[in-house]
Amino acid sequence: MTTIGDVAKAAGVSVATVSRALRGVDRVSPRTRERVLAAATELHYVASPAATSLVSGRTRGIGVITPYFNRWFFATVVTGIEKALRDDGHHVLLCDLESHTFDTRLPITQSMLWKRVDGVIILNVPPDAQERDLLDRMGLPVVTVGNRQPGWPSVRIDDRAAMSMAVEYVVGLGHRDIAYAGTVPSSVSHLQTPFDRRHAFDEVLAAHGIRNRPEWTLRCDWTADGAAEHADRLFAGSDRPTCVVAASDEMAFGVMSAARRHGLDVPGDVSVIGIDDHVHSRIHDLTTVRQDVEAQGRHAGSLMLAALHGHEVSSSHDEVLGVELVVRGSTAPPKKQARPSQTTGRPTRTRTAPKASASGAVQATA
Amino acid sequence: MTTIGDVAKAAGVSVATVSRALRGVDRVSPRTRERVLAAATELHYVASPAATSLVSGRTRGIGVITPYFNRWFFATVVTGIEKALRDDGHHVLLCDLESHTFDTRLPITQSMLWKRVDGVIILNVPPDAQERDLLDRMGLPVVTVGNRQPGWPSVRIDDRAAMSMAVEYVVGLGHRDIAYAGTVPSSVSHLQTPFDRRHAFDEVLAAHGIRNRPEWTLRCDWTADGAAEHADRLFAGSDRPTCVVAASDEMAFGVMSAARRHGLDVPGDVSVIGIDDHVHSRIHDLTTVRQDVEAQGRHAGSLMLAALHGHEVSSSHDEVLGVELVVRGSTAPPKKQARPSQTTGRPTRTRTAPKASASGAVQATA
DNA sequence: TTGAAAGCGATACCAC
DNA sequence: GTGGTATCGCTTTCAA
Repeated sequence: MTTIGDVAKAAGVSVATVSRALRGVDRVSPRTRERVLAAATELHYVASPAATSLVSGRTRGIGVITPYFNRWFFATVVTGIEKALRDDGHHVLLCDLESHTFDTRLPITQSMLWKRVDGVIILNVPPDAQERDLLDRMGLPVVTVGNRQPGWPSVRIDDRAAMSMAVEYVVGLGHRDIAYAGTVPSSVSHLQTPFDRRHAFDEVLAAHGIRNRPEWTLRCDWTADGAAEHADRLFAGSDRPTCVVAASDEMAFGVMSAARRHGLDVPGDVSVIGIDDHVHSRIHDLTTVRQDVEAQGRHAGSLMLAALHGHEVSSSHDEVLGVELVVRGSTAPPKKQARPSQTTGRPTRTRTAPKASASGAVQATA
Repeated sequence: MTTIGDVAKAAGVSVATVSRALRGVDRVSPRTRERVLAAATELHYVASPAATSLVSGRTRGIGVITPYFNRWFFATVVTGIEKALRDDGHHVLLCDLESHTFDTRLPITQSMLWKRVDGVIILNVPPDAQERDLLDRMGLPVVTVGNRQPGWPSVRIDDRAAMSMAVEYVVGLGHRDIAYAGTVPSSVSHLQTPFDRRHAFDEVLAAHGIRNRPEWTLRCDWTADGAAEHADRLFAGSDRPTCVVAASDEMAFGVMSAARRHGLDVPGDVSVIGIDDHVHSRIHDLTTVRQDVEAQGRHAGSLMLAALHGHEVSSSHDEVLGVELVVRGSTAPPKKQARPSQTTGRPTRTRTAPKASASGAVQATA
């Protein structure tokens, strides 16, 4: 383990000079710098992060808190975050909340994060009061992805707009008997995405005077398997919808699978639409509302870096990325009693919603 | 930021005593300890990792190097690693190699890892000479997952056995016209999993005297989309296989999708089998060879912790987890010229291969 | 432009 | 059982 002292000795200068020369900043004569650089390279010198951190107070680490990071959405966000951070020499400390209740969560994040990171990025999960308190006490910059939290900047899509886009599309195709997959999990309250998407679904149905049948709500857990199971029961009955709107593509996959198992043709007998544009959506030929997940991660990372570099990031900064409808083969007008409204046949291949937004205000994309 | 000094002052003792009391070890009178604990709690004291690390030389961080973190397999392994580490107060530093060539890889891992972690877990990607050199110089314990590297302990499945199991099964069903999805990517040589699986495929075919047709090898990139694309071309021709063996479930999904697009029934017209038991395999009703991916992560994490705690971990330690055949609906005997050999009809629901293994030797599961 | 020295916050050795 | 203090490796005044 070569230290700064070794380099100083080898270059015939003081440790102070080595420190200055290596960090580029500060005035050091070119000749000296060169000698120091050569010695450092020669000795494979890399400054000890612990020592640097001790004196500077910065760790170059960013904590990323996620529920389930082995789910495609979260893993992809993390990928984006990591890319953005790495270019600036920062790295990601992973903190997976999977299977941890709110009770056991606090000590974990506390010991994990305390003085270990320069900032925290929180994906989708809303912190409780104690956690907010902890984060505030640490005085760390926080960025949230996927949901809006008062006091912290955020990066996300407009979930209501996304869902509206999906529902409007199938309604436009003539569907009136529409089921919904993906309720708000009761265990974790205040999860905005499930709530907002459901809300938008209800609203669009109401706006069109379409009956919203509670027995057609698949109260599943946002997994493909869960959705398949619930859709299985739905399709087993004789009273079936002509269309299922899934709050996520993974659930849509499950629904399509169940439909197939019941001998139902998609989209002949039942249309299916999702939200996400999951990496597998193309092979499923699933019509969906695309969001750029990795971009959300990248933006969150950049935002964090900006805050770290002292660029003031408003706590009301709310970056809303655009979404677009991607029409594939899983949707079609309903077979019987088709009464197409505004949209006839298939629209153009994709419809784009306004992208990105300014700071400080949600950009409506509905 | 309350320091150990603040706690000492509050408790009316010296910093040395606080340090001892808080870490439990060492002799401290119960009364004193109590006072210190109270003061620490009161002040929300948590020891600075940087300072601790500086003197102890340990960071409680483990670097995890992965290609493509947003792929299900790798994210799931990392989940397992994280769980194992967290219980011991360690955390994961993520290093995603996606889209980085060997050229740009070295500096990344160097700056990322140097003195920042107590150990490194490498998933599937073989380090090049320079990286090995770096790792050796750092003197860090290393554990590999998914492939065997000389000098480092590993956790993995027996890829050849897994593939053999898959191929033997479809051959047993009577298939003789068998295609293969998933070649060795030319850009990253020495990737054992692709190589081993392919090798086993060839071997089983040869052992049964089955013709191995090069034009039926889908040279795809281990993604569902890639496999779908290649399978598309395969199914477009008139000379079609009765079965496709995919080296991963995700590729199998792509193949099934392509088959469906060509109006081919699975398994009526073509059987498909994969390896992994991906989280979506159930909804695809895919027959596959299951591996416990998260367990591999957990075992790797435990192995690392053992090494960190000074329990000697042999560098020849090679932990091979068992796999099992999971028969679902994507496989059936070929329609025409079916000449079933040893296996008739469907076997029991699953066939289990011997699980786990002792240290120091590969356990054959073929 | 360069060097000496004072911390940063904890641990551990050595007295008491 | 408890308290000083040297020490870890680096950054950063302050002088020279």
